[in-house]
Amino acid sequence: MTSETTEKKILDAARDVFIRKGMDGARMQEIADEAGINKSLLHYYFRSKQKLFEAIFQEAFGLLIPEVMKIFKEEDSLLNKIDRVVDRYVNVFSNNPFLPQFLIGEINREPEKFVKFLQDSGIDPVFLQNVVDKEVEAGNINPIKAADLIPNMIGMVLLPFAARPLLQTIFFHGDSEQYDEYLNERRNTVSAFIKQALTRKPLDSNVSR
Amino acid sequence: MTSETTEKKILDAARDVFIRKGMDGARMQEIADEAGINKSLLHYYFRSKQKLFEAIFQEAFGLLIPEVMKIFKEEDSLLNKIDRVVDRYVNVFSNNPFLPQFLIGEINREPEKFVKFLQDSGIDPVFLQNVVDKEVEAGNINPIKAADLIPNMIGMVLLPFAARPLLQTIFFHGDSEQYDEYLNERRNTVSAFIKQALTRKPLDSNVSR
DNA sequence: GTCTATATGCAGATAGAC
DNA sequence: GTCTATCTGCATATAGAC
Repeated sequence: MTSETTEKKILDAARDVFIRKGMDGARMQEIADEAGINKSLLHYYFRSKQKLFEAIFQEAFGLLIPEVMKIFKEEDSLLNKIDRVVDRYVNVFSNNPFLPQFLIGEINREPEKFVKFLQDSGIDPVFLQNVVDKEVEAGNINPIKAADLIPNMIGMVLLPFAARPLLQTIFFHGDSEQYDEYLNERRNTVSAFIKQALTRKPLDSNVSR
Repeated sequence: MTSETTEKKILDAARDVFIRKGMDGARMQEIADEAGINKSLLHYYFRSKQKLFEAIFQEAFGLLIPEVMKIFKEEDSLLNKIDRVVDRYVNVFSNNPFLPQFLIGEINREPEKFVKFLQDSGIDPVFLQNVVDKEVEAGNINPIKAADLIPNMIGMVLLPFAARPLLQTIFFHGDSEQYDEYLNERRNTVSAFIKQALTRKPLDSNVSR
């Protein structure tokens, strides 16, 4: 079917452009060019720029949110789960280097709309906290709220992707290959950092809670 | 001087609009409206949207980058310095809630231009690493690269601001006041998290390095 | 389904009166 | 310095031929 091929070409191009430039910065002309088709075909397949954008937006979030829940639901120790989520996020971001800035930008561009979209995504904070609490009760980790642990983890993984031009310049003289290596090593350094924070015996009162 | 007052009104309005919407999303009309003046006055004071934007952009980065270097240069233990940087960043982001998304978006929108801008900002990664290494040699903390420690710290502080619509919905049922409280407590939880990660006695080979 | 041509609206920028 | 009126170009979107 020619039509399916064209639709896929459009989605591929739209994904690339929207995620690099965001809704505001993206141009239908650029998407058409990258898809190798005419501009008006975009409107034939997707009524408007808005509709096309929403297709990409939903797809992008589908890459991330369900992933954490899925891994957290499996049978494994919390520290192993964290290892795997970190690894998974590094993979996704490595394959989609502009995804972090896109997500942060679009989450905030129309928060109301985004919140509605979240309702249907089946994330359960109570379940996440239970997973953490069980390990605390078993004496495996120090107490911590899921609302702290998970943002800590995601923040540490995400920032070097989101702030690449800054960090690559400051710490690596702009060397792109070195930076890729650094990003790859973050799988281990971030996991280790979290593990140390969670398993240190609390000798003083400064316990995170 | 009326002219100074007007210039200030423009800058205040431009700061607000640009930081909320970014260069692409901002409209000169909205800036003029918020400043309570006519659109063409914007062009009278600042030749173009681009020039006005650059004024805001430089100001915004001036809020952050020099701050870390300044604190790191003072005489204090590393763990105290980290406490103070975390506290300082929470303050800045609390007063400018859209700053994180703005910085991340604009860093990536024109990386080449941004890199040039960075050259003049006097950040010294060797110095930062030395500060860390001295504490390592003194036996106060475990070995870690500054290029890991600093992004970890900034990532953990920044994410709850940048992803507020997401996290507030998931973990706090959308309650804005609770979330403000949570953000405020991050001063302690993040500092404590870092401290535990850095000071845990390495019992196994999984040391971050 | 895919193209060319065109309509429509808006945003940045300028001209010129006051 | 500040305003109104206007120009110019561009981006989304549609009409209509093939």
